[in-house]
Amino acid sequence: MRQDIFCFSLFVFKAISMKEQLEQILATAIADLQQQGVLPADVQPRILLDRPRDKSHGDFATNLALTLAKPAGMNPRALAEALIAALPKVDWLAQADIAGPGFINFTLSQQQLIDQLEHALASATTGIQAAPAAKTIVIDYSSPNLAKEMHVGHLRSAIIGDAVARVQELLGHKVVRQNHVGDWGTQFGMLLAHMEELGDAELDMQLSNLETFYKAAKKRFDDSPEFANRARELVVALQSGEARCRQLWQQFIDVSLSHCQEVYDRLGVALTRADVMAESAYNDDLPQVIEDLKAQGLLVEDQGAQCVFLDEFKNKDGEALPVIVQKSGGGYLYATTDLAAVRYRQNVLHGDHLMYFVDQRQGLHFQQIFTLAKKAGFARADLQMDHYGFGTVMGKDGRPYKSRDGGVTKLADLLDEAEKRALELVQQKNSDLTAAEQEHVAKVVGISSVKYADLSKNRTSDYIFDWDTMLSFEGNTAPYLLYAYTRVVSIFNKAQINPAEVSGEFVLNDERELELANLLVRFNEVVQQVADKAMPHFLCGYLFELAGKFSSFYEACPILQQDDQALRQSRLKLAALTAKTLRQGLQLLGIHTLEKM
RNA sequence: GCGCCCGUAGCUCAGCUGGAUAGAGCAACGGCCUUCUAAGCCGUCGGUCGCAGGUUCGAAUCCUGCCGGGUGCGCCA
Repeated sequence: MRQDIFCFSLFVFKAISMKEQLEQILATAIADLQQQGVLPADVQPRILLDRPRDKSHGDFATNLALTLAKPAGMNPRALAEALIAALPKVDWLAQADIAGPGFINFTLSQQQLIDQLEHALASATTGIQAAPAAKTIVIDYSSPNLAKEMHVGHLRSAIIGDAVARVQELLGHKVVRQNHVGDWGTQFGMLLAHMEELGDAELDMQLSNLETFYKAAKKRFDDSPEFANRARELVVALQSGEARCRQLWQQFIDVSLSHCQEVYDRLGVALTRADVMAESAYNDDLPQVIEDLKAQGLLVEDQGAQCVFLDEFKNKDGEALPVIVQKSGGGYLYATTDLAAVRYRQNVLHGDHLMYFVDQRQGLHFQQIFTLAKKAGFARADLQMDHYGFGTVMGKDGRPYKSRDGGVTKLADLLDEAEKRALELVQQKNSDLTAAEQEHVAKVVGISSVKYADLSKNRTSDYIFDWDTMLSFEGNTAPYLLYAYTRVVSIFNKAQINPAEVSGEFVLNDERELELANLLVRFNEVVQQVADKAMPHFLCGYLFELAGKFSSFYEACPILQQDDQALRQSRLKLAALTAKTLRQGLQLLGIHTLEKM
């Protein structure tokens, strides 16, 4: 029973983060000062807590007194003093000091730090708090064009979207993945015409490489007017649902999707066939989209095309920019499909938040879609829709990444090369791994290097794809983190200890222990930030710092060699939590850890 | 022309809603393996934060104008 009560109180205590608790007592202090008339009653200050870079400034800092000094008509330092005096007494706060022009620096008690560590160690989520209210989040990511094989340009959406999806799930949200693949449009006529011309055996062979298949079809299209005509006929036949044509199309789509699936599986991207919601799936709803826009009085015919003019977006002459939803020939467009998709995601999938991980260059398109969807009533006023753009993958020359021959690099080939390069590195290290182990390590290192290189950069900026940098064991890279992880687990392997069963109390005296401990308890905060901004690179930066802090600790603080048993157990617990945090963090990024390297 | 993004150390990048001396990694140089994986650790060197104004107690961060780069803008997706 005692144990139960303890657990319950611990749970309640930890239900909100230290930062939130600190915010609460600051709010109390402000209210108190307002009641006393020290602060004007009408100010509603935003309480901002910083993690100071310099640890001499405590665990948290606030500039509250500086921002309130003017409305209060007080000197900032005097106000800081009043705020500190008004703070409710809590046992987890060791110190509150005034610093500089009027910052307040908070130092938490060590017991509080230890409680947090114990909590993370015992927690299934390594201390990550669930969101206060679970939402249904529809995440659109990867979404390649099925006409061609996936290439470098498809990397970012798949990798970043997948990481964010994992984070949202861990926070307790219901995540619905949507792979909005392009399986419709004029280019399919050309592909079908080429399929028609080939015998079954040859067809199977050629479809094994969609890149060359596409090129061959394109060449026929450009060279032969008869072929081009046939291709156009087939587009019409496809759209009218002609059986033979649909069958060929379906065959092509199936092959292309299985190519995608192979890439997802190799990349460790959690997408399956069940997440595919192709553009063609919305076909039947497209006429209805047009009808509904017309009924709303939003539709305008312009030069034969059906458009919606949105005042929110202007052209060079200050006129409203159109969103074309139906071509003059009657065909539908990307925008039409996306409008249908918004409806589907809201009404059928019951999404509360629609997230789109799509190239930055489509920013305007999505702004228009979101605005129009609300205006047309396709989306509830409170439906949250966000486009999370990202930059381009560049080569070392600073231009969009190309293969040696100047063409686009197939993703499958890129991953082959990553594994090949990683294998060379692993072999160079002449470790005592068996050949099979080396190969496994190379696969994990190769793939995770590519993923991590992408995830560790700011989502919105372009980044340079450079094999040497991403496969380096130094710096903020996957190999460095994977290596750091194996060093931690090797301690437990060597001593034959289960990291989940280390007993004893934390004893934190060494500077390195304290730094590691203080960083470990920040994991939750970082993961929340990743979810908030859809920026996985925050987590990468954190894990890199954690691996670095652990290495420093590891060099300076003997663990298994430690004679003092209490200290040995404490250090083992720090190592266990480090391993757990690294594993959990990498798992959120979609990266597998290795036990040996 | 208009919209969006970007310009931080020689290179690759951080810098969260303005905050306390601008941070890493690589490269360069110098240390540390009879002790838990040296694929590591410790240290040194290196920046007029594109330029110029403005707001502020305080600006890499916010505002304006330039310069330079990218990207988008009515029937592609």
